[in-house]
Amino acid sequence: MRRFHVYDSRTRETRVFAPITPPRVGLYVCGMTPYSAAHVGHARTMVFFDVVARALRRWGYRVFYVQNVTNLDDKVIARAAESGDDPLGLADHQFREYLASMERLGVRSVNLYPYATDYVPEIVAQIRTLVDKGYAYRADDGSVYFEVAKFAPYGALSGQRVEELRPGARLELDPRKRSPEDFVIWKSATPGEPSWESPWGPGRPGWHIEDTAMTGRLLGDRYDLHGGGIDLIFPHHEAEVALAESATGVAPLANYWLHGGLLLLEGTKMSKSLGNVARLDAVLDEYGPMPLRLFYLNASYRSPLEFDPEKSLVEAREAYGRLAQPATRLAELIDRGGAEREGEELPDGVEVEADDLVERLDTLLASDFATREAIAALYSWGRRVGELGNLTRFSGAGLSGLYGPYAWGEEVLGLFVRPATGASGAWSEIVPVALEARARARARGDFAEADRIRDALAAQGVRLEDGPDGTRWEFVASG
RNA sequence: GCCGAGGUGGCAGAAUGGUUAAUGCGACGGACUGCAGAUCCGUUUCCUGGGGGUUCGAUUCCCUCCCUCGGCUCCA
Repeated sequence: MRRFHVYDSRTRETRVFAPITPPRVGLYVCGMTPYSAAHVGHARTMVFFDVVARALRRWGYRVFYVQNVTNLDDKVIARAAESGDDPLGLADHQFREYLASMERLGVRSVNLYPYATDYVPEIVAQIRTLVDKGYAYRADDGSVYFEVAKFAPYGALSGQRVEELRPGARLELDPRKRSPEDFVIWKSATPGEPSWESPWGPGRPGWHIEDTAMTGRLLGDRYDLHGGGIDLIFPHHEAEVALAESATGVAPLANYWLHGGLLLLEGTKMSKSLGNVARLDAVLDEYGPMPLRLFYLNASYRSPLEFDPEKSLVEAREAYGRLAQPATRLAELIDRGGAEREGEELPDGVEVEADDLVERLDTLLASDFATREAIAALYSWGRRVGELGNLTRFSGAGLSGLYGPYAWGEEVLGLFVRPATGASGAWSEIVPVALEARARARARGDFAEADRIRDALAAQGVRLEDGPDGTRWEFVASG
């Protein structure tokens, strides 16, 4: 297991990571509330934690990655009421759409996406414990509240002090609460809305306790890593700490807290409530997953990142094209020639350079996931590969050696993934024959014939590019 | 008001107590090419919010001020 450092927002310092029970690592990330389509801000967080899970697995940790689904809350109910849908059905549908986008984005590292409503028994049990221990109380209407004053460390995670919380518009004065900062963990039932029986009457779970009930069941009283967007740190994560540590008496709930920076649109946070969103599926349709992943990973994960709908991904697409060009070229040659392909060995030292670079890439990621620096190093590798000139002369083993850093990028960053081409097996036999015929035509100056061949291949979705070391070809997506 | 994160070239965005402050985009110039497309090479000297302090040396550490963003019970 590789040693790595991670910035822990609870202690506000970069710390060496030490798992509770190596090599296992419990990773819990707050997922989205599926009441409407995911936007590119959500996806930034998900891509980052995808890279975390990929890196840890590469380094020998056995990661159990849970991402919860808050499939029932006020917003889901409100949205369902607008459209006349069943709330749980709406959430289920939206979540499936979200999963489809994650699949397109290459986010496949999550082991389990639990629905909050599948954990009502655990939630009720935890509330019962809190009530029994005196941390929570039932209000007259059957709702149950957590009494913040009973939990002394409240505010430690986020640095908030209860007495400094602004008694502003959003901290409503609610006669059911003993104190304004108390938060609801069981909401008494409203007729027509989904509800469950409980010792306090019919109702449904409050937001914060869903997570602590699920993590208690799935990851235990204490676990290694808890992640989410920085906007969740207060009150949501603060509340989780209060609930779990009060209920179990064990602290800390999570050994490391990772918070991802937000995506900004025109300088302000992208959010569904503000309406300034770029939908994830639309962006994937227009640019594909790789430029988007590059765009996210091109910044420090903790910093705010400005998303310009007109420019950001146009630029990322250009940048990704350059970054991936040598990788694509190498992969094509390896695919078509096989690992046994004959040819020259690499010049002295190049293989060692590739291995050293892979080690350096791991080292960079192990330093609080410095994806941007890893990407810069991959650009320099592209230049190094370019210096070697015509790649077609190298053996399969040599080409594989050159591909090493890109294989790392594929494994950890999820970049350099090529769309499946399906028919390429058969085409890899046919296209070279056509290219030879075309090369002969060009050599004798018969450009009409050469262009005819090029057009014929183009009609089949095969695009040609003449370059100094011959003609390369590829399938063009769609037709 | 309180808590937190930031301020770096035309733009995006890294890093660092010390030679030319990474990388990418853009721009400009060139190479290659039958054409197309793509690629490659070079250039882009004057860029670290203001003011103090520590130091031989500060963009980096400390203090202060200004500004931006996020959170303050819906939020990735």
